[in-house]
Parts: sequence; structure tokens; C-alpha cells
Amino acid sequence: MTRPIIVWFRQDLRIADNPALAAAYESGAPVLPLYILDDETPGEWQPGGASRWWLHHSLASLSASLGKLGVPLILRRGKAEEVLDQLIGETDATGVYWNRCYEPFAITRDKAIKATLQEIDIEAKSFNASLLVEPWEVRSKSGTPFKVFTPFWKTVRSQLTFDLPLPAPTILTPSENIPFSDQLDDWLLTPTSPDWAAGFGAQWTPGEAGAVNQFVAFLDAGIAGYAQGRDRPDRENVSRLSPHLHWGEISPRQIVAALDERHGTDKDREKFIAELGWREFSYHLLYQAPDLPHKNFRAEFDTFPWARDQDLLSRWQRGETGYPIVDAGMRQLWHTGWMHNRVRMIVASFLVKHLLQPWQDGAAWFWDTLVDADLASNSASWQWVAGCGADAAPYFRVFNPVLQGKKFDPDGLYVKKWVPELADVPAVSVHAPLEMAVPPAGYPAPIIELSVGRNRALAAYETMKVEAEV
DNA sequence: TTTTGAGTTGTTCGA
DNA sequence: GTCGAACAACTCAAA
Repeated sequence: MTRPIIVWFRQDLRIADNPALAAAYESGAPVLPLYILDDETPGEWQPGGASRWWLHHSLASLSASLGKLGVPLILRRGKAEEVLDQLIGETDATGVYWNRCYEPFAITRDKAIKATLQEIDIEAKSFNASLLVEPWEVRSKSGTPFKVFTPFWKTVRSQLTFDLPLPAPTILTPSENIPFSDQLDDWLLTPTSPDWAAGFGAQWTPGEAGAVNQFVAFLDAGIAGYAQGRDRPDRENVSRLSPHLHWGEISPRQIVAALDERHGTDKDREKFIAELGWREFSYHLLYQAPDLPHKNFRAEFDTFPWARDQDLLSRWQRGETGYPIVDAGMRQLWHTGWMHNRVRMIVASFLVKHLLQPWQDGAAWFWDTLVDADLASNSASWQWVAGCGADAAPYFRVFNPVLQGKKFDPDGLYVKKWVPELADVPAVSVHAPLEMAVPPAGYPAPIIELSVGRNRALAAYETMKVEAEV
């Protein structure tokens, strides 16, 4: 009897360009694909509601793909090290292969597992499947990790070389005894009552095939004009690949390798690749500051006078702030599990600056409601907006939601799509409906006057400065 | 070690 | 209405 190799899937839910799967295949041994639902190890950073919806459908897709190659995906629930130990006992596996994750809890867990496996003579191999460059590989000339994006990206981009993406295996050998698997439906990853994810299916196709289709659609119609159009939530110039990237249904390497002169201008392509660069930079930051999800990257913000208020937070979450572009974004998030990047900046700035709510509260809401919730990107981006992050927006940069709306959604099409109360308002008034002679019925009054919020935020930053001098 | 140049995404004010 | 300057100083990265 030939002993199998376990391929432990995590955030790499694809069969093409999957180094761990390819290595197991090339070994010639039977392949035992495994996914473990481990809600214990991540603690509060276990996948949120929207992410679990995505995970359910992505696992169904992966399971079908592997089934076609001749091997069933084994689903198990529990603490990863215990599940692995159990499964090795059941199957007499000789090795466990996986692709690396970079969340602090995952790094700790995987290191321990690797050490344990090696002690009992089980081969443990890990690979890079998710990043263009691993967080510890990039260093400034003085040997320190980067804290500023531009020099980080110049370094990475100029040295960016990699092997061509790996092809998907065409057939795999199953282990002789197929171990028990949980039923995906029993994991209850999708919501039932209420089914807040009802609209997600119309928007998204989780899984590797859906990721490829989304990428092709972007190459065909979205990337031309990306450099300018990416800021316009009323247009289709963004890739919408973030959830697919988060779950590893497509790799950044596959994306970069596929781009050529047929796809937009040089500028469009470089701008798009630089956005992948921000994803890389976020991982670089999380690796050097494992407490990034909680703690201000810049310590002087520890004295910042946040004014936590559950009512203000709730109204922001529900999209009832009285500022159309903010409310449109929050409602798009709730209904589709996703928000346009420009609008994310606007709603985040509004929560943190105009409403003085702690960035961690906004990050927690995003974590639960985004299908692309990613610990590195989410933490780094919220800190960037709040001003406490690496290379952050300066404190006096307070986004004005009315001006931002007029600039980036000039015809109000985005707002009207998500805020039906404003559907009949003329375009000139859609971002400031309260200025109309007869304001539209049913739309909330502004939660705070902009100049009041702005001045309060600037004053809050002043107090921080004074305390630093004391 | 010291110096130098530079730093995602903006707003407001006043000429 | 348009346009440039002010907003503030600090840290990072490289020479």
C-alpha cells in the first residue's frame, strides 16, 4: 500500500498554480486533499459572516474540481494540529504539504505543526502561493523592513521575477482508503434566517472558475482606463478580484503573468499591478508588526481622544448618516459584501474623523461584512485612513463626503443605485439633498455638520500633539 | 553619521 | 470660476 501525502488547503482554494498540490502530485504518491475549519486558532479573527458565505461556495467549487481529478476533498472541523494528527493516524500519510498563510496566529500555529511533524518523521513542506514576494524577503539597503510604500514598491517591482504559473494537475491518484469527511452543509457557513446574503449570489461566483472569469472580464472591459477610472464607483473599471485573491482562487503571479500590451496602456497596467503592491505592502507591515490589527502602528496615537458612541456607529453601519456617498457605500457593503475602493476611503474617513469613532470599530465591521476581509489589508488600510498607520494620510486630510461624491460620482448614478430614497433627485443635488428647496422624503438628515466634524477632528489631533510635548 | 529628498488617494482660503 | 498656497512637521530611506 502506497502511503499518501496530505495537501492541506487553507487560503489557496485553487488547483492551478498551487505549489503544494503540484509538489504532492510530482512526488507520485497518492494525494489526500484536506480542508480544516479551525475556528479556535484564529480567535476573534476567524472568518466573519460574509467570508463564511464565500468560503462555503469556494469549498464546494474546489471539491468539485478535485473530484474531477479523481480525489475527494476531505473536510474536517477542529483545531488544526489535532485534526492533522488524527488524519495521519487514520491514513498513515508520509507528509503534509501546504501553502503559507501570514496571519500572526497562522505563522505561530504552522511553525509548531511543522516542528511536531518533523519530530515524528512526517515530511512537512510549505510553499509560497499567495504573494509576489514574501514579507521577510524585502529589506531596505540598511536591512530594515520598509515603512513607506514607494521605496518598498520600487524595490519589489524592479526585482520582480518569478517562474511561470504552474499548470493544474490533470489527474491525481487517490489514497487507497478514503477517510471520513464532514458534509459541507453541516458546517452551516451560509446564513438562513435572516438570509442577509441573498443578494451575494447575483454579484459573485466564488471558486477558481469564477475567479478566472472575473479576471478575463476585467481584462476585456475594465483595465483600459483603469488608471483614471478606478476612482469612479459609477464605472466598471475595477477588477473585483479582492475576494478571489483573499481565498487564493487566483494568484497574484497568475495575474501579473497574464498582463500584456493588449490590456490597456502601460500606465493602466502599472497602476493595477501597484494595487497588488499595496496588498504585498500590507502583508509586509503585518509581518513586522503582528499587533497591527489592534494597536496603532504609530504609538503617539495611543492618546488620541476617540469618542466611542454606539449609536453613531450603528447609523454608519446601516448607511443612515445623511451623506449620500457614505450611505451608498455602507449599503452596497451590506447587500453585496463588497465596496468600491474609493468609497471605502470616504466612509472610513467619515467614521474616524467626522464621527471620531475608533478605527478598530470600523475595521471590525468590515471584517464581518466584507467577502474580501483580509487581516493584513483591512488592518493596514484602516490605520492608513486614521493617520496612525504606516505612510499614513496626514491628519489634516479630512475627506469631505459631498465634494468626494461630486468629484467621483458626478451624475449620482452610484448613489442612486444604493440609496433609493434619492432616485428621483436631480444629479446636481444628489450629493447634498438637504440643500434642495424641498428635500426628498424618507432620507435622513445629516448625522453631523461637516465643518463641526472636521474642526473637532483637527482639534483632537491637536491634543495629541500637545500631549506629546508634555 | 549626517544630510537630503521625498512622502497614494485632500480641503480650504484668498487672490 | 480658477488657481496656487497653506495646512505641519516628521520619519523614512538612501547617499
